[in-house]
Amino acid sequence: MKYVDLIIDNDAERTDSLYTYGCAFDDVSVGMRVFAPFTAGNREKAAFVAAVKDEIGENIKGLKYVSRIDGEIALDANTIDICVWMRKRYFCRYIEAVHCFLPAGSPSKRGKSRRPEFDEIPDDIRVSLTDEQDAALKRILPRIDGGRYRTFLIHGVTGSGKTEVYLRAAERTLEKGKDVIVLVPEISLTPQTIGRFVARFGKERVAALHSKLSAGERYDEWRRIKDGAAQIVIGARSAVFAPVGDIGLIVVDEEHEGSYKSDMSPKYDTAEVAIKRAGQNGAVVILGSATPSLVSNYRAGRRLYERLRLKRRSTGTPLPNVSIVDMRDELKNGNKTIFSLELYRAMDESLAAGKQIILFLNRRGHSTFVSCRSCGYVMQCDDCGIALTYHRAEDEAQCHFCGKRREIPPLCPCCGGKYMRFFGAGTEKVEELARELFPYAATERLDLDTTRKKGSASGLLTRFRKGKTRILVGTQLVAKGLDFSNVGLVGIVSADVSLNIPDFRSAERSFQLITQAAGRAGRGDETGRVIIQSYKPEHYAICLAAENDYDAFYSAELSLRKAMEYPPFCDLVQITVSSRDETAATAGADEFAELLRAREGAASRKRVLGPNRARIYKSSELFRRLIYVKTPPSDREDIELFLSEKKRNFAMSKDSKKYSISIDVNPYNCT
DNA sequence: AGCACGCCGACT
DNA sequence: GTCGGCGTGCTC
Repeated sequence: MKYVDLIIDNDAERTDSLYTYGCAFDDVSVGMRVFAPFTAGNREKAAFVAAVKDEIGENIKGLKYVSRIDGEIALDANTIDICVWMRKRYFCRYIEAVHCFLPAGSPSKRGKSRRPEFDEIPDDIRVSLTDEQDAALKRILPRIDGGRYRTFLIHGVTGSGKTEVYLRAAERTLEKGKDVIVLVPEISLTPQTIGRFVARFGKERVAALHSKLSAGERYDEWRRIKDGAAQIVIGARSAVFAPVGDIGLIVVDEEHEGSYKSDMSPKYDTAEVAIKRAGQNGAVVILGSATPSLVSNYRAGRRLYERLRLKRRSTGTPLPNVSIVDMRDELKNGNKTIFSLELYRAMDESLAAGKQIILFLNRRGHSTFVSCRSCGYVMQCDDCGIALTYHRAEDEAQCHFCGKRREIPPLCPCCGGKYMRFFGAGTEKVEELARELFPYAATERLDLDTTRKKGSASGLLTRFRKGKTRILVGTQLVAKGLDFSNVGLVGIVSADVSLNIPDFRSAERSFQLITQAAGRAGRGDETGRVIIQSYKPEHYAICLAAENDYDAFYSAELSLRKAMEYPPFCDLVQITVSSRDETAATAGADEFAELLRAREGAASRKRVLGPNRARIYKSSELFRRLIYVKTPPSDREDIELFLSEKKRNFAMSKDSKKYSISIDVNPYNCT
């Protein structure tokens, strides 16, 4: 007779603990899925074995017995270790972590394979390596050969050929008989990266996991990985949990991207999970970016990662010429449009020279708010309390938080005036103006609104690649990873959008976005041009991005973070208290903050922030209050214990019926 | 989350 | 005298 500790597959906070059962099956092992009677009715529940023991010390009341072992689905001991770690680190339940490792879809009805479509696969161009690429690989390959864990941070300017380094590292890993996971921020926007992997390794060996797959397709891809048919997995953040047998390499491309932080439970950080998995397997992790996150760069500085730099573009083309336009001067000179004279002229010249143009504005829709000119009334979302964005395509106002739509009232609902007008520009307006000024140049728009449909992004990108589209207008989607050689000009219509968000990372994010957008220019053999429009041209994030001076930005931002005790000097733990009942949310948040202040004592003034209303206080009927705790590394273990205990007490208490509490460690959005 | 136990209203 | 309402409490 064996005894097992089980994680019951039950979706409830209150059953989030290990249950000890007797087990008559001697071949039971950690990670297996079993079935066992649970609750008074002894209903069969699926469960996962977290530990196997030969004896149990104390008497366990009403010990029950595992009824059978599942032959189909099983995890392994390493995976269970990660689940236990995730529960502690991200304050999730055991079972939520376990589900990350399991396929979401259902088994195929038609037997082993529905393959997702790949876009056109390019020819495999095996270019010779630059000296910098070669030097980087000389550091990476011995680690792969030796099967010893290490994390590398490749800091390579846009166009420096990071992908070729990934490909060579992957090739070596496969030669060693090990598997590769390649993570990309959003798979539908990185068809070129995927295309290059498929081109080099063949589509039979590559499995693609992403959000646009149907449940069945996802399951089939999962199965192909599990059974060893595919040895390379490419996917968005959840692919870090892919069921590869023997991981040798995990690549995290564009590692600074916010989409690597999950905002749903488990609220995991993809790179952290990757490093955990790699550590278990003696695998190599490569984090790559042209603008490494402050946290990663700091870790590299502390020798936790090994930094590799690629400072030159692999084509040899210099980085683009960048200029900043002070939009306050434009206004003074009587130009009220969203294009400065300099941008207009540059567009004209670019088109005349047969070049293509990318215009970047990180705000979709036509106008950012709808307002009455007589009384100042602004249309707001009834549920979220934020200004509604006008969308000309649908001629309606939309809430960008909850998605609710409203018609534009002909008369002001407040004063009855007839001058409801649209203010502030989004991508729709930029597109409109570009078409008006350059009617002969085909213009298209790439943002969430035009890419929502499956496959519409790839059509758009194909037209741009083939030169049918001359001007591409878009949100941050155009800033990310597009590699088109004929783009002569990138216009950053307003560099201030992301700077004005009240979040400690806004400067970092602005610097990254400007650098990434600028990097789309001049990737062919001619030097490109970038024009940055701003009302705050003296801001360090903007001028250092224009000068392409990452190191100067890094040290300026790092000293601010240090002074304010923000990451990377601490973990920022966000506690959200929410309820449909506003009073309950307030009371619950106050109570939780009080617990934290009592714990921190004198340090609480610096360390505990809030509770404050969330920036979007009311959303989908819920009122949300936020508390932040700045946790230095020395206090990490302690606060984990403290918070998990408080969270458990709360779950067991009656208060959990009145409001809910959720904890996010280092959330990407802190507003 | 389920599911059973438990103590009060309109039905055979 | 009994079916059933969903409040309360537990699950190895």
